[in-house]
Amino acid sequence: MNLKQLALMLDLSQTTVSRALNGYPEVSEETRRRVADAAKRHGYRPNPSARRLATGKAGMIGYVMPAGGSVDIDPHFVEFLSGLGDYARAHELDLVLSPAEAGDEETTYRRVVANKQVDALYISAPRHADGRIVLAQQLGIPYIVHGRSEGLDFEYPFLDIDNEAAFHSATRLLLQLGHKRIALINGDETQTFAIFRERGVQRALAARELALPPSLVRSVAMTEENGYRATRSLLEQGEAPTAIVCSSLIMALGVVRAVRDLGLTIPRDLSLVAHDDVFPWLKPESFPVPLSTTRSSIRAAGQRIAERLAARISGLETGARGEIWPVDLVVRGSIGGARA
Amino acid sequence: MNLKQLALMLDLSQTTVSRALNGYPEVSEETRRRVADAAKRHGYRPNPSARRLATGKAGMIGYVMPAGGSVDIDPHFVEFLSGLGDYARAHELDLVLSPAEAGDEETTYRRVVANKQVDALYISAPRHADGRIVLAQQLGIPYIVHGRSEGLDFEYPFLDIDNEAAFHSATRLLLQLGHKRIALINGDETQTFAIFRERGVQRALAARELALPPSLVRSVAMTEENGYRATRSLLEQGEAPTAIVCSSLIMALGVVRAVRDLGLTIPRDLSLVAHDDVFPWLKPESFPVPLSTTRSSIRAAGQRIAERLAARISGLETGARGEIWPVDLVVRGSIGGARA
DNA sequence: GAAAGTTTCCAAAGCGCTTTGGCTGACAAT
DNA sequence: ATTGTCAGCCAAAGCGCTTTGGAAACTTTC
Repeated sequence: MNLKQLALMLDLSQTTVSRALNGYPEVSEETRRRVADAAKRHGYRPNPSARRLATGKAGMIGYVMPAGGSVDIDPHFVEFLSGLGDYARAHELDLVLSPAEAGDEETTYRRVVANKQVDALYISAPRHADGRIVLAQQLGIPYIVHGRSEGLDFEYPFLDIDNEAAFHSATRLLLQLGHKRIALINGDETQTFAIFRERGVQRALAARELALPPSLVRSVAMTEENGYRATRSLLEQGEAPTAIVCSSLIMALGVVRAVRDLGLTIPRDLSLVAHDDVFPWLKPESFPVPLSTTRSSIRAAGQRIAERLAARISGLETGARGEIWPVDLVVRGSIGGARA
Repeated sequence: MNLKQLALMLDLSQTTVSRALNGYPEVSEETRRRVADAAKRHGYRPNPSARRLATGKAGMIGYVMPAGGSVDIDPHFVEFLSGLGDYARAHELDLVLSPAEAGDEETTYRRVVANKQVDALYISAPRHADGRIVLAQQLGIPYIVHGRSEGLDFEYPFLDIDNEAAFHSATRLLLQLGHKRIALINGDETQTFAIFRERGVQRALAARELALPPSLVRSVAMTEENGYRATRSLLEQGEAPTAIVCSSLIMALGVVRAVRDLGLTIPRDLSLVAHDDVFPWLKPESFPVPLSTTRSSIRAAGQRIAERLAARISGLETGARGEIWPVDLVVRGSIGGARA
C-alpha cells in the first residue's frame, strides 16, 4: 500500500493525502480525518527510502563506532543503549552504528553525513579538542556530545556529569576522615572525563594544601586486571596511600582483590571510593565491603540524549546547550577514618 | 556530485556510468576504466537513499533490540558488537538498532522489513520455538540466529557454540575428580543456551548414573548478586554440592564472594568452573583463585556472523546452514579433588 | 455584483539511482 | 550484397515520496 494507491482509493491527489498525513494546514479538517482513517485502516506507512530521497531526512540517529582488532567497545555502551532504547522505542527512532577504523573516524563521519544516512550524531568519550566535534560542527549536522571536550574554540551541545565535583566531594570526604595520602586510579587520561576527575581530586587536596603526586595516580584502561595492578603498585611503594578513589566499579573489583592479596583490609587499612555508572549486573552493595560510590546512571543519560537528539532533529532544540548533571555521593562501608 | 553530472562530464549516459560502476558486462573495458577513474577523482559516491529506492536494498543489517524500563541489554552484546564491527568496518556495512517494546518485537520486525530498512537481520538470545525466527523466515528476509531454538518445524541458519558439549565436559572433569554432588548455576532458563547447558551437565552425570536434582540447579539472570544468592542457598542446604558449574564469569564473581562469606575455600571446599565469554575487562585468570572455564569468544562469533550475514545479503550463502563451534575447556586452579 | 481574498485541492516536477527495452555499427556468415 | 549476431551504448520509465505553482470553489468586501 503506497501513497498512490491510497490517494486513488480516497479519490484524492497524492499531494493532498501527503499533506493531510504530514499535518500541513491547507487541508480541511474533514478530509484530514478521512485520510487519517483510511491510512490507519489500511495500515499505510510511508516508505522511508522514498521519503528520505525526497526530503533528505533519515529518521535515524548515528553513532560512529570505533572498531578494529585491538579496539574494545566500552561495556558502558550497553547501558547507554538501554537508555537510548527506552526513549527511542516510543518514538520509532532507530540508531545506526557505523563501524570505523579507530583513529580514522573522519572518513566514516563524512560518508554518513554526505549520504544523509542519519539526521543527527551521537558522539561519545570525547578527548581534548576532539576532532569529531569539530567535524560534526563543520558538517552542520545536529549532534550531541556525551561528555565534554576542552580546547575547542566554539560552543557545542553536550550532556555530561559533573565528574570534577563528584571526585572533589569524594576526596573531600576522605580528607575529612583524616586521610592525607589519597591515590587516584583513573581511566585513560586522554579522555576528558579522566582529566576532570583528576582535577576534582586535586582541587579537594589543594584546599588542604595537599598535592596529588604522580606517584599516587594511575591512568589505565578500566579493567579488573588494571585495577589490581595499579593497586599493587600503589600499595607496595614507599609512601603507600591510605585511601583510593577509583574511576570504575570494574577496576574496583581489582582493587579489592589486590588489597586482599596483600593481607590488608578495607576500610581498616585502606578506604575506597569508586565511581558507579550503575550496571544492573554489578552493584556496589555486593562488594565484600559495600562500596562507597559517586553514582550516576549512564542509562538515564542515554534516555536524555535520545530525547535531546530527537529535539534537535525536529528543530525544537538549537544552539550549544550544555547540560551538566550532578553526581550522588553514596556512603557505604568501604571508607573509614585514617589510621593514626 | 551525482550520477547525472558524472555522466555529463564523461559524455556518457547515466545508464552506462551506472553499469560501469556496478560491474555489469555490457560495458567495454576502456569505458569502464574511464568511468572508474573519473568517479574516484571526483569522489563520486552513489546516494544510498536513491539506490535503496530503486533497488530495495539497504546496505545495512538490522537488530531489533528489546528495550523498555525494566529491560537490561545483555553486557555480552558489546562484545558481539566489537566483533561485528571488526568485519563490518572493512565492508562499509552498517548496523541499525531498532528498539522494540520487549515482548512485542513483532511490530518492529514487520516495520523494519516492510520499510526495507535493512537487508538482513541478526537474531540473538533465542528461546524455545522463538517467534522471531518464524517471523523472519516468513517475511523472507535473510537472517542469522545467534544461538539455537528448538521446537521449530523448519531449518534455519544459525551460529551457536556447543553449550551442551562444553558443560558436559566441564561436568565430566569434575566427576573424574571425584565430585558427586555437582550444582549448576545457570542463566535464564527460557533461553535455549541455558537448556543446552543443563542438558550437558545432566548427560555427564547420567553417564555415572547420577542425577541433577532441582535442588542443585539455579536459573537466574546473570548478575553478580544472583550468583551470590544462588551459591549461598546451594551451600547452606542439607546436601550441599562440592562443585559448581556456573554459566557466566559475572555470576562467578558472586559465587566466589559467597564461598568466602561462608568461610570456605576454593578449590578445597568447592570446585568451580564457569563459562567465559571472553570479556576484555574481566578475565578468569584474575579471580582470587584462577578460574577453570569453558571458553568461547563472543567477539569472534560477532565477526563470523557479520561475515555470514554479508554473504547471505549478496546471495553467496543460502539455505539453512547451521554452524556449531566447539568450546575450549581451560583448566586452572579453581578445581580440585572432592573431599572424601 | 464585480473584485479580492480564502480555502481546498491538484498536476507535475523533482529527489538520484537502477533497469528495461531498444538502437547502432562492426564484423562474420551466407 | 544481404542477413544475422553481438558488443556497446542510450533514452526513458520507474522506485514512492514531497513540494512548487497553480486553479477551482467559496467567502468576503465595497
